[in-house]
Amino acid sequence: MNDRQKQIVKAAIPLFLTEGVSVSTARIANAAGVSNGTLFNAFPTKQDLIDAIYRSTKTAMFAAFPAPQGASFGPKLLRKNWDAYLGWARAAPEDHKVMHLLRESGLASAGVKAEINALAAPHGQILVDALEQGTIRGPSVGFISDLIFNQIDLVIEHNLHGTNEELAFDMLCHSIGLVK
Amino acid sequence: MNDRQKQIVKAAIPLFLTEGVSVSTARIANAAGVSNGTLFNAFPTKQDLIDAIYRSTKTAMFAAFPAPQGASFGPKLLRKNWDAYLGWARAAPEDHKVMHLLRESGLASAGVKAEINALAAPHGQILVDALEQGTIRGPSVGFISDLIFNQIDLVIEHNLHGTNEELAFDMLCHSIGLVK
DNA sequence: ATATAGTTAGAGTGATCAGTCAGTCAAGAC
DNA sequence: GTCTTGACTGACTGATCACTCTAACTATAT
Repeated sequence: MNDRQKQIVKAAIPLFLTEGVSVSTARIANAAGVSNGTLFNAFPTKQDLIDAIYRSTKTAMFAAFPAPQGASFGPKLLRKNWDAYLGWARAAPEDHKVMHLLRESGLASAGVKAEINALAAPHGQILVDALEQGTIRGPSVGFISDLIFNQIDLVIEHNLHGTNEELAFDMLCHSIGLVK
Repeated sequence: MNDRQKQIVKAAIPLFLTEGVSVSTARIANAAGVSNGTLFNAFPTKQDLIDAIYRSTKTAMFAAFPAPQGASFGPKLLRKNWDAYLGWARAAPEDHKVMHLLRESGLASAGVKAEINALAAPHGQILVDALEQGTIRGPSVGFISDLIFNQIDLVIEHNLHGTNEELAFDMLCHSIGLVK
């Protein structure tokens, strides 16, 4: 992404949140301070812009995680990843919200979703090992992974801090059978 | 809702899922086998139609739950409600999906969301009591309630059955500190 | 058979949309 | 100084949108 594209993406994110999924390209171009034509010079179609927003937020999210190589799963690593995701989502709340909006509204294309899934794979491998070794329990790695993200999203949504956040983390540990 | 309205709502649900959030009223009217004008005779605005779909699915969902009066919380009641929600979602998968789509895409109006929240209140009261009495644990009733629904949604999304579904239920019990 | 009331069909309306394109402009190359 | 390049602009376009309007239709009462 070049500067122009970043500028447009940055302006588009709050618009999607405040104006809804059907915000027009004209409004986005206006908010970014560029002309209609420039928007379509940066992104050939509206779908390309939407996918760029999704890719940009997801990539930033994964960048916040500690490197998955060589680490062994346990309460400490889970906590590290918990803090990483929670920290990113609270530092960039609009990015976090729009990431969910674009996925759950079906606006993000299947292609970009598949592309992003590949980024998640190395982090998932840690869970695969932990589940095989009996460190954690659950019906599948995908289920456990979704469970963890859901729990943290709930902490954000309910704005939990301090002991309440600790409790939510403890509940997650108990859920997946992880002894602290 | 009269028969006409039900007919249009029924036709609209699969369209929202297959064509996306921006499906046109013309397509919906066509799928319902009525004219454009008849759709707007049944629902004055597209928003009214969307809200009717949301209200209809949510109401059907709550109707599936056992009556909340007089029941005391415990693993058996949790399981009853688990089965009720899971059963409804699996019997009416499109209703379940569109309910989430309309909420998370921001298409359902704030008004209808507030209206539906009132339906949830009596069921929530059971959790309020259980949390006060220490039967379950969690940072708040809203958090626990969301947690339960999220867990069941995951069971549906990952298509869990038999022992895997049991495991997911057991994980939920451990999470909220409910002894079986 | 006729009157009345309510409903429906579908062409029509103005607004708005994503996307286009001819022309402008500023900055380097020589 | 002039030429070339490439990004930018914004008016424009055809398509599509939510919604309207009226003539035709249906059902019931008398």
